[in-house]
Amino acid sequence: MPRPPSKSNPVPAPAIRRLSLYLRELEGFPKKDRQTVSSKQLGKTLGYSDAQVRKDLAYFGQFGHPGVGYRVDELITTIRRILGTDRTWNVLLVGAGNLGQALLSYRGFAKKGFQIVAVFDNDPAKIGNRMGASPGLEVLPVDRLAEVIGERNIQVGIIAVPAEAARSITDALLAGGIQGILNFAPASLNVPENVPVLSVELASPLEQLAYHIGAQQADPDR
Amino acid sequence: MPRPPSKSNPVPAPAIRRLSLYLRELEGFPKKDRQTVSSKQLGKTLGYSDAQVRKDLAYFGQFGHPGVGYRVDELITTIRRILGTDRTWNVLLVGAGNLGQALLSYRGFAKKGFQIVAVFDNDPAKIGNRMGASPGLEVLPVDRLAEVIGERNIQVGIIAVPAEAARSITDALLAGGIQGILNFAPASLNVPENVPVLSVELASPLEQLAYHIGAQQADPDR
DNA sequence: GCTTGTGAAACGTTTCACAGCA
DNA sequence: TGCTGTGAAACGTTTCACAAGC
Repeated sequence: MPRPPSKSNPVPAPAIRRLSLYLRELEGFPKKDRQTVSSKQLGKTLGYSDAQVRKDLAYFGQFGHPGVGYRVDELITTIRRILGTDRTWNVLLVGAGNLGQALLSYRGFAKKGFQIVAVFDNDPAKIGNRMGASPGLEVLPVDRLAEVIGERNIQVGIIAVPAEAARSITDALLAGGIQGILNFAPASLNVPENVPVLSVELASPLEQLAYHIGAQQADPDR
Repeated sequence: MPRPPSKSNPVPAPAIRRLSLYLRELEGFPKKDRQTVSSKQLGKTLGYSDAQVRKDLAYFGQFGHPGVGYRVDELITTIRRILGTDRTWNVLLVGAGNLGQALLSYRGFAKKGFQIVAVFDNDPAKIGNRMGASPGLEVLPVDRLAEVIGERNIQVGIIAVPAEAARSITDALLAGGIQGILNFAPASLNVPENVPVLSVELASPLEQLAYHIGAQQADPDR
């Protein structure tokens, strides 16, 4: 390993994002089909160069085998350990609307070790209902957020509420000692810098597409 | 304007992503409250420097007013024109599952000018049903994709199907002459380079969070 | 032969700093 | 004074190219 990653020597954020993709790719390989994979093969369908793949992995140590490549099982285990998905995370969801329901029933989270163990909303008509695959989770009032974070040992909060409500929910999550936030509300959140936040803007990628399609037509040479 | 953006002189992708955020921020200002905004004010809540904001905007011309700042209305209009959201886009949705339903009822798309005008699925139990706010849209079989793209003048396709189905859906979209794709399936799509694709991995941001939380605890100095 | 890991070079993006204007 | 627009410098990321190992 070169120098261990640290504050003064951080791993580039794009590299960490790519690790997720490498993992997805590796997990998609048929079990016995491929014992090893080269950096070139791994990057190919994702559109990355072999050098890019090797650099990304080398930030975390040397686990390739010259002349052979990377052993698939080994690499899967290693990337999971790096990302922290070799354990189970307890997650809560705030917002039991359409998006919240979709996230609750999304299989991809559990597959990666993220278990949604509590759901909150501030709509009296929803509180008390059960949601998700049976037995389901009882929708709790948002004023119980802080309390339940401690009780159920929750590390991560997902915000799926309208923009107006996002700030106050964030404060409640922080008060409860949440360790990280995934935000689907179109709003900027104010958090101390030791609490990581990732914001996903659903409309933004469509705007990016519109830009690229427009540029396409204005300048087909592009 | 410095040099007009073009293939040989492209605007950095991060700059275009930030335009969406500037727009969101500007649209959030109370109408009469602020007539102008400075680069510093605009960047502040988003966590960007004043220089960053000015550079991003200057890629597209000079519409600031020295000593004053940017006129809010003017800037909103300009950014919309740059992104291409000063018009209406016709969008189709493939996949009428949980995620598809959530996307269909998401208000943020229409607010930005993206109208979902057709929904497709391959599940016979869903085909023929109506979905979304009344009168709703009839769920159509995927083999009618190409045909409907032409009939309803659709520019953009949203893929919200399982990974296994994403490739063949993509081929059908391309065959119908789609101009851009927003992909929610955890799969890499193969498209010609003149068709922009944006992939949103729902599970990936959680993995990024897990990484940052883990690093936090291993190295609190970080 | 093929493939990794890695310094060095190339490239891209952000920040700096200041001239010019209101 | 306050602010923009912009070259130039600083910084970060990706690609190159090759020594070393299978």
